Amino acid sequence: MSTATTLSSPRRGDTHLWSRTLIPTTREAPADAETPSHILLSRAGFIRKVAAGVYDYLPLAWRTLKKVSNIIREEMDAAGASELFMPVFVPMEFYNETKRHEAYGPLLFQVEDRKGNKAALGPTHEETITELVKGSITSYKQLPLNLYQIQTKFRDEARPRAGLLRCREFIMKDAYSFHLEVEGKGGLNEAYDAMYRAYVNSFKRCGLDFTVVEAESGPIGGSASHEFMVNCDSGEDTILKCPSSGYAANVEKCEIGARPAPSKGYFVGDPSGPLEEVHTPNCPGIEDVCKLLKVKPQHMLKSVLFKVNSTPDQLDKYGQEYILAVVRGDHDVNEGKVKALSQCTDISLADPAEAIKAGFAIGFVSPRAAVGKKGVLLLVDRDAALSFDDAAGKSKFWVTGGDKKDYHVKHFNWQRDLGKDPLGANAQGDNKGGLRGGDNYLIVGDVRNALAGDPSPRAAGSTLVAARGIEVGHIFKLGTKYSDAMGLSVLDHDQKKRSVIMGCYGIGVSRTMAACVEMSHDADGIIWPAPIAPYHVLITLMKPDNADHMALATKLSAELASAGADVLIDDRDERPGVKFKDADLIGIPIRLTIGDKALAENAVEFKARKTPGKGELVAITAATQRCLAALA
RNA sequence: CAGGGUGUAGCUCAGCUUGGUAGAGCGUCUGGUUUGGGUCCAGAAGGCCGGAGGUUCAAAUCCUCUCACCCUGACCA
Repeated sequence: MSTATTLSSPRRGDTHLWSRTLIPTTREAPADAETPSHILLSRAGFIRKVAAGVYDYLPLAWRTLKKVSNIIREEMDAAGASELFMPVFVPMEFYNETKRHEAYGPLLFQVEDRKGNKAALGPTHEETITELVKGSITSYKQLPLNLYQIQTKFRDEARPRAGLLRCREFIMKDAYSFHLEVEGKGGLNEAYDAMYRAYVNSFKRCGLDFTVVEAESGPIGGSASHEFMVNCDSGEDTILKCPSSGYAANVEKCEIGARPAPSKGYFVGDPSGPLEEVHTPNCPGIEDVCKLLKVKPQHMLKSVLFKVNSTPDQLDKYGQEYILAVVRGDHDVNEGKVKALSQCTDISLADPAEAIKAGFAIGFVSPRAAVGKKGVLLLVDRDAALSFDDAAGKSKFWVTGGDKKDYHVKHFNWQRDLGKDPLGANAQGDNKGGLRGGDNYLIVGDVRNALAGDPSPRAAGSTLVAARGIEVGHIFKLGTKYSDAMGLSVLDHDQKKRSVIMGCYGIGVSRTMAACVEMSHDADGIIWPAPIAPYHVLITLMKPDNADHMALATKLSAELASAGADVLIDDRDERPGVKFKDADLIGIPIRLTIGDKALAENAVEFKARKTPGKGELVAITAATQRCLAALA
């Protein structure tokens, strides 16, 4: 032992008896559990549902959550951030300036005190921290600053699902940084990059297989944004990657590389036949129409109507305006790209009833619906704006809406049915459209989500591949959105008042635990990576009432604990089968089995959870070292 | 929010159509048996049938209303 003075002693591992803690494993999962993490965390006695999207974290789960949290803490602190702890309780007045209670809408849990004052249960803490910093720093010399907390968050999700993956109450690490400048030393970019590295380190240390992708910054606003996705086929998010350049993006953000323009030009080509109206009752979706008409979705034109959200002034001047986005039937409209192309940042899907009133036969809208309507912008995706199919060498056959209920049309042709020269049609008096009084009524561009097989936007000749992921981290450059709204400013060196520039950085701690299970399990149970396993070693006693066996277990656990390993001793009076099944279920990385068979050879059985098959005999004297080597 | 579905024992479910006061398996407890991959046998405890109202001599079952939960979609720092 070293005699050197240290400020804190090295961590000693925990040793717990299974019979003296709470690990209620079950043979069957609750009926509402469907995803692997939900099923396994429930069956293995980690979580128990209290209400929709609200869970107890039992001792095993809490141990894992603390380990995840501590890894994050170490990396955050190493990256120059300081931990604090803010209340769950957020007075509604805090949203007066940012109006985020409106943006969040029903997602915000609200409470009222006995005096009738309203408050929210914090879904995130930009307002709280901005208030705090506003009242605590008085000079630019106190910047940059990076503060974080690990705490429970509340969001009244419309539909909580998949156990811990989408909860109404969950544990999150949220960090906020404050800067005078974007660039340079002490600037936002520096902190953003440091957080990026801290996140990569944290998730690596947790043993996760993950991808960092470019992301939409979403309603929180701001410029750059990256998401950290655990790679997992059951993930809710679709990501696209370019194998040669390393570019990766969320499908909501992913750009599509350059593609050759059609040889004859957009919209140019003869009709595939006379326009034919077909009765298509009870066909609300593309798939239904395709089935009925026996056509493939890629021969359909899908028209999606967006409403432009205007200020009262604009409404007064231009009336209610719409954007009609047209993509191929097998493609999905990308709202972000619609916003970019139309240069309208505040749009939303049109309300069907309202749209029908405005003359759009929702469900049966074709591009023709935009023609001749004032205040309607037609956006056509490149893949939809064709009349001649270069690949097939013939006219493009299109089916689209009939612009009246229960009707579609076959052999739609852009030039014939929309106007002689759709691109130049805004020159024609009767086709006048466009937004804000302009006359640019039609734009061809990227309007759809990228797909696997699309050209990479970063490497010519490469194509994108798709994968699924679970978002566990998200970093944003916020800019001055909150500081402007709430008046957080400092005087700079030149005594000029400057809005403080902010960044925010989140990690879903409880979701990370669940994502890890999604990523790492087999038919028998969870397989924890050692750094976040609730215990490192499980000592399974075949005969817990044999004093010699228990003494050996105690000796081994003491050795392991003094080396920093956490040990769980299964001392239950259960049959071996039950113990082994439970061991596999809870997924402790190493199992040491103490039983007569091995003891006859002065050995114990060593088995790594991730290695299939039977374990190996290891001499008692070598057992501790064998475990520590396997955990390293 | 729209559409669909489910609430009966700690868990998984049957019973409901055709009303007669509640069942199975797993788990729990007792006793025995067994002892290296969810033993076997015997016994026991455990339910205001989500809640409220109604119909009826009688309601888990039929009717009305409500609440909760789940699924698909919409939505989602």
